[in-house]
Amino acid sequence: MRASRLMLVTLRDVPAEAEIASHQLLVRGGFIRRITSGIYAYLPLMWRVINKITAIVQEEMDSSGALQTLLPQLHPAELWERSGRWNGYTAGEGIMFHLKDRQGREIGLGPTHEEVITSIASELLRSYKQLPVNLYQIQTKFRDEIRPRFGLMRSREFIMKDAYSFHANEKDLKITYEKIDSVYRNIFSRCGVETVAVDADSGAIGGAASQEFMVTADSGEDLILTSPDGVYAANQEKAISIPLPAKPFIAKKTYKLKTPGQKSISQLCSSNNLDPSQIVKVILILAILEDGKEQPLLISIRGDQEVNDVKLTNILTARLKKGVTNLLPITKERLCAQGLSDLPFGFLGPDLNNSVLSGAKTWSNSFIRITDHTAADLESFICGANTEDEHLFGVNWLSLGGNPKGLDIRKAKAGDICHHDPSQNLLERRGIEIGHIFQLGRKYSNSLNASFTNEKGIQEAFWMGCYGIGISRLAQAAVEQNHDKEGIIWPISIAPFEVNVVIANIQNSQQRVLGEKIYKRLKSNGLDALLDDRNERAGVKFKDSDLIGIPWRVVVGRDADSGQVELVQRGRRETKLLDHEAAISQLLAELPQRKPN
RNA sequence: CGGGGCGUGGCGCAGCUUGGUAGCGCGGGUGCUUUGGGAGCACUAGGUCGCAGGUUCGAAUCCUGUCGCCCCGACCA
Repeated sequence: MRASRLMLVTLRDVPAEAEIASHQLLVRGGFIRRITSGIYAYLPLMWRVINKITAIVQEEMDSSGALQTLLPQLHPAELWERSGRWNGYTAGEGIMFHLKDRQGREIGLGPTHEEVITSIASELLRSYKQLPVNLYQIQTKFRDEIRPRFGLMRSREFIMKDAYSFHANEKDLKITYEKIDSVYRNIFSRCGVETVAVDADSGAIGGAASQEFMVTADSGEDLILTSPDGVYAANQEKAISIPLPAKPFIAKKTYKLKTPGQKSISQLCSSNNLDPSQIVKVILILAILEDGKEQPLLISIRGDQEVNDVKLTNILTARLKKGVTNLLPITKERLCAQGLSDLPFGFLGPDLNNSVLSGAKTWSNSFIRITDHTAADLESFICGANTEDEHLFGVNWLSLGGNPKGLDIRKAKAGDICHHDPSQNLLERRGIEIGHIFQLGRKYSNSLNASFTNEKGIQEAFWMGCYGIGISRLAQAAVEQNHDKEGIIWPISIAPFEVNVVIANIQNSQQRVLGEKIYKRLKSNGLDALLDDRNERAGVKFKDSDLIGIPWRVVVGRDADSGQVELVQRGRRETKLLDHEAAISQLLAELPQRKPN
């Protein structure tokens, strides 16, 4: 490809819309353009990158025995109603774009494809003899994100590889799950990104085991916790740990103290010389359940800890046997709207009486009380007295009405003690989720009635797995992990071009002739070469080359008359002057060769 | 959804407080010079100041509404 024909438009200024380095560089380098919030055009350079990633993914998936397919993007509501996800995905903060066709039928734009694939599988797969099957596709997904951001990182339209496997039993599912785990490691390492595999919550998709693949980067949206030895790694939503011990609070008896205006843990601590771990804080939350019920929760947790709402949601779902749509803070305004009187927020205790809820218009009249281990394990502590400006000191659970059962609803955090080795403390890192694998089990096959006939002639629901990779997100994550002040440094395997042959001065015929010759030789040997034949000053071409991040550069310049060129490696910023034949041989030796193009 | 900010040539921004008929840098075009790290000079094209109302002799500027975009947050009261 010739740069003069590439529609290469690079920007000198940082576009105002872009916050993080990878987003800025992709826009400046002419890789992407925003069309509207969270929706981007992939320009020709970007499309080359996407295609290279896609090719790697296809090769690896194909060699694992998976079958490529292409599923529709328009999904009938009926299918999603059968799986029970239509309401959750469309109502309220629902993430699915949806519309009505001219007959008034409801249609959703696919955010994920479990429903469609399961319905197809149930029609085509009838016998255990056909199993296992793993189907995958690479195509655009639509999600109406609450807040799209960071370019392709969280966009509303994005390219994803998703795979769904079908099995006759759980053991077979685990085999494929493990296989895909290693396929993913190959894919990410071939794409030149460093990833960490972490235990994850299975979230809205549902199911049992699940693992996320994170590209480590400071700008990542996810917090991951790892042990120093690397044995343990988990998303914060899922991470478990042993909290640091509480500082004992010793008091001969319980007493009430005036604590005027000390509404927060930190105010209470500084005014009374306390440690946050000596306090039980009480948080009131309103859980909105999938059937529309509104259930107030009273959460007790140690003052130095925070509530993990994913863990909380999971516990509630298990206890109530129904999904939780949303968790909202209980505020003065919400109490008021229920016709209830205000509560002494900041001074609440775990024994807050249910009577404060009586007469609520739509809420349930009693709290579900959930106590974290950290609070339940305290022998003697401080908590609110349920009266404005008063706290109780030296209380114990017995005097508050009995020992609660401790549950794990806390966020693990850096510094906590590792379960597998108490001598190690958890570390915090940020990550960008680019892959997620799940053992779905029979959730969808049951709800969608997808079954096969087993060896005994009995109908049985499929065991399913699903496996995703954010292709467009991966492309940007690679930039986030591989760049410097000058621009992008693409990993060679996914770079839009492998080599950029820069003719320093296009007016100089010797340079021009030599540049063309090198370019043709590289191309005929199967290398992916770009020829910068633009009538620009050399500096412009060098800057652009650095910005768009082509890993190798051959500069045909002032030594062209003696047949010498410079060979530059973008990442290392290494330059050496050598004969052009030597440069060509070195490139051919360094780069994997494909068929000539 | 809550809070904050911003919409002015293709891009980045100033002007708005204190109303008087729109400007800077980059980019584009032409010419001359230059030619190895985003060149210099000259000329030039390009904007109903997001949109709709209102106030005023007069609105980018003030008021109202509306649309769009960006950032932070969306359990620790």
